[in-house]
Order: sequence, then structure tokens, then C-alpha cells
Amino acid sequence: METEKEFLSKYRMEDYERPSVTADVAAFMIRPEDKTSYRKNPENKLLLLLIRRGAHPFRDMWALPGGFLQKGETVEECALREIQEETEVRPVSILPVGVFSKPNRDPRGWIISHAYASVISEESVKQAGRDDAADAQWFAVSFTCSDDGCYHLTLTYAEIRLEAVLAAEKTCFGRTSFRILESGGIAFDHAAIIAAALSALREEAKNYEAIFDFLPETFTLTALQKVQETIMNVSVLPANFRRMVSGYVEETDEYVRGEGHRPAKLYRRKRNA
Amino acid sequence: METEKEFLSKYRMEDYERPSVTADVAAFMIRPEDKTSYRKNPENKLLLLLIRRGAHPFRDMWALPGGFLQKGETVEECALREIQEETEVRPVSILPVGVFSKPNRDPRGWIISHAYASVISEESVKQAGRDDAADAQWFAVSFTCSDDGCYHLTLTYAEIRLEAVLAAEKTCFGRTSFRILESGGIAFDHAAIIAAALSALREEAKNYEAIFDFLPETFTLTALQKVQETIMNVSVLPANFRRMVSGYVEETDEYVRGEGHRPAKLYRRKRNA
DNA sequence: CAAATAGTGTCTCTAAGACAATATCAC
DNA sequence: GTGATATTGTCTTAGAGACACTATTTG
Repeated sequence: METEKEFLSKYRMEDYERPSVTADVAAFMIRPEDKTSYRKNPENKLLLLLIRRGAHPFRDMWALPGGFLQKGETVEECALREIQEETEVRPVSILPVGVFSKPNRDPRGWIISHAYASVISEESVKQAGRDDAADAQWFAVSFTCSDDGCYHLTLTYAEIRLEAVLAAEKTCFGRTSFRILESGGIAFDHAAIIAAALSALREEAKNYEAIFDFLPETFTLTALQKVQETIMNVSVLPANFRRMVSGYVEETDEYVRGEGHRPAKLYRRKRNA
Repeated sequence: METEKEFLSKYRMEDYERPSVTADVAAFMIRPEDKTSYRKNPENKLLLLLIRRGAHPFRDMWALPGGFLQKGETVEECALREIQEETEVRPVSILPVGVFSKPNRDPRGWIISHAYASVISEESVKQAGRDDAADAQWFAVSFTCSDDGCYHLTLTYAEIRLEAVLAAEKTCFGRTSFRILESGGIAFDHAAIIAAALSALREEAKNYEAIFDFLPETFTLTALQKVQETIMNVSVLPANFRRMVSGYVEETDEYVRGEGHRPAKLYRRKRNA
């Protein structure tokens, strides 16, 4: 009878075929649009970071940032590293979206992808700069469900317009997975990953937890509300929203002045609630 | 400039080091305990399937059923296949619990595990038989949080008693991950996987969706209630439970008779609600 | 009848939605 | 003052928890 030590010394991982493992990240940001009047508060736009592929396959098409899992790191660390490599921002939290492992999802071979959704405050990105790289751009996101049950994902940046069409495949435990009908020029199965990430993010935004990561340390309650409305694509009455988040935030002594209307008190996230 | 076809023909996956990928499944079942009186309804026990390892490492210790991802299948299919190999039952739905990829979690080398929780109706297991294999047993589950914040996972089968102690590491988006303080004789990091699976399952049982999988096609509302109470470790007033699930179930014409008290109507799950 | 569960009705309390009303600034 | 948002208060309604009460069976 061999001992465990003997067994391990003989064990060779190379005897079995293994897949390559990647982490892909749907990194979202919210940017205020230009003011239409000096009085009005700006509208918000939901943005998604895409990278133009410089190599085959899907060369010159747009894809989610991501990369191969390296030895010595967890999948989550890999996702954080990948997003930091592109934005120079390390997000505080990432949301696991799912594992994409259909056999032929990647023409290079057997590659399974771990998808995460990440939310980044616009200020962090500004401070980090690095918005110039022509191969990395923030696309405006539109994701809606039409009457026939098809989901339309539209990503726009300047003249570039990527339009994917998807069908909801199944809803399992509150998470929906999507089948790609039209990839719309998005590389790999990333259209389905983006749809799943948006769907998961909308689900999470209900809990008033994910939304704080989109904003700087201090924020107005209206800004917080706009963030939730932008993610979830709904609108709430301000009075009710304030009541709902009151347990999650605490006041500061500062105000935002010079906006052409009553100044708003700045709040910060309440920890340990 | 090479074409995509040329590129792919030169591309060799073997140039990069890759991890082995597994799927591990925490398969739960609910079994009624013996009646204490001819009148009383039986209490329920939450059971978890464990396999005694026949090979190194962790030889003769108990582990979750699971195995390596094979070419041509998705990770989810792999999990379903593994659980079917052990129980001869293919669960209708499995709940993704998380990816476990800490570098040294497996002494054999670089192996990342995809954890799923599965719920199996006792009837399916009975019909499939196969409860005899000495290397696969259903352990009674107890999972509680003590005053000092430590979680105690106790698995018992006959004289075997596995007692693990864990600390909640972080709660991210409603899911808690655990750090093992005492493995209690459970192989690999499976104690942490089991804790995460239980925690995820309890979260899901709130939605009255996961709980149907524990029961046969038709069931009494009391049985359904006991299932939820067993998973979530709480108790609800029968009147309120009935009101809550009323939208998820529909009546049949059948009754359960001969129980020493008023017979209960059998219900079935309402689809497309 | 007794013991037990099956099932119904209703009171209360809380949380969410709707909306009215007031406060405060820049111009 | 005007136009906009900020902030507070209150009416209404839906849903969950608590609990009392009735129904029905077996031994």
C-alpha cells in the first residue's frame, strides 16, 4: 500500500487534458451627460469598457477585457488584475456573473471563461487618466427587451455601433442566461456575457449595495438615485428613494453649491449597518 | 499580415500552462425521521451526500462527489454528470455556489473547482436504489453560527461524525465565503464549499423556488413548509406559509389519508406563473 | 371523545408607492 | 421673482406576522 507522499510524487497532471481558463470582466461606469440648462441636473449614461482586439481571432472586433488565469492567483484575483491593467483602477468589488464553458465558444480551442461584472466610480477613472488608448473605449449601453421576447443590446461609441440580439435561454435561481441570435460584431460569446452581467447587476442593484461602488466617497442622494435608475432602467420617486436608502447612508456636513437650485447635502456610505 | 485562418493553424494551446478544472457538487436530500407517535407528522432531516475517497490524497476521508471537466461538456453538464454517476438521479436544477481557485487548495497541483448545490427529492433516490455503496453515504447536516461568530458544520452518519469549524470571510453580494479553521476530517477545502453551498441554498430557499426540487411531483403544503424550515433552519406559522406559496402551487384532487388526523390535499407546482 | 394536523379568516404593523407641500439656492 | 432641485410629511395600499377559530380524520 503506497503512502500519500509516494502517490503524489508519481501523480502527473500532464496525463490529463486540461482547458485554458480565463476571467473576463464587464466593467461599468456611469458618466453624467452634458447639462441641457444651467439649472438642470445632468442625465447619466451607463458605460461599458471594451477593448479592440489586436490579434486573431476576432481581430479588430470589440471584446471584454480579460485574460488567462496565471499560476498562483485565484480567478477573482485574475479578474481584478485584468481590469486594473486596462483602467489602472482596482475595483473594490466584483460580481460573479457565471462560467461560460460551451465547447466551441472560442475558436482557439478549449477555453472556459469566468465572467465578472465590475462597477467603477467615474472619479477613479479620471484620476487614473488612461482614457486615451485607442484600443480601449467606454461604450454607452442600452439593453432592452422587445415585445417578441428578444433582448437588444446596443453599445455605441462615437460612430461605432454594436447591436446584438439575444434570447433569454433560461432563468435559474434569479439569474438569466442568454443565447446570441446576432453578435452585432462583438467578439466571442461576449454579447451573451454582457447581457448576463447587466441582468445580474440589475438584480443586485435592488439591494442598494452594488450602487455605492459607482460613486466617489461622498455623494448627493440624487446622484445615488440616478445611479440606481441608470443601472436598473427604472425611475423612483425621490421621496421614496430617500426613505429606502436612509439606513445605508449617513450625512456629512458638506453641501454641493452653485448648481442653480437648492444645494444638496453630501452623504457617505454607512458601514457596518 | 496573416489571416485568421493562418493564425489559428499556428496557435498552440500547449504553449501556456493550464490548471485542471473540476466540478464538485453538494447534493442535498431531505428524509423524514421516524414518527414519534402514530398521530404526529415526522420531523425532517437535511442530508448531504459524501464519498469516501479510495485514492490519495485524503485517502479514506470524506469528500464531495465531483470530477474533472471533460472535453465537450460544459462545467454545468460536468456537475450534473458527476451527481448522476453517484446517485443515478439527474437533478432538475443545480445552483452555482462559486469558484474555488486558491493556489494550494489541492495537493495534487493546480486544480480549480466549480461548486454547485443540488437538491434531490427523496423519491428519486429511492427509485434509483444505489444507497448501498459503502463509499457513498448520506450524512445528516447541522450548520449553525455560535456566539463568537464561528460557524460549526457537523456531518453525521452512523458512528461517523465530521465536525468542521469555519469563519465567515466576507459577504459579497449576498453570498458568504468561509475560511476553514478546523477541517474536521473533510477532504480538501470541501468544508468551506459545503458551508458556502448551505449558505447559498438558504438564500435561495427564500424565493420558494429551490424548495420544490426536494419533493416529488405532488406534495402536501405541510411537507413543503417542513422542507423550507429544514433548509433555512427557521419556523413559520402554517397559515402564513400557505398564503405565501399560494401563488406557486396548484391543487390536485388527491388527498393523503390514514395519518391519524385530517387528511391533507396534495398540491403540485404551478408552472409559468 | 381526544389528539393531532388541515385549513380559513382577520387583526395589526410595517414598508413601499403616490403625491402634496415646503425649503433654498443661482440667476 | 422664476425655475429648478432638495427635503419633509402624510395618505393609501399591499404584504407579512400573529393568532383565533373551524374542519376532519384515526384510534
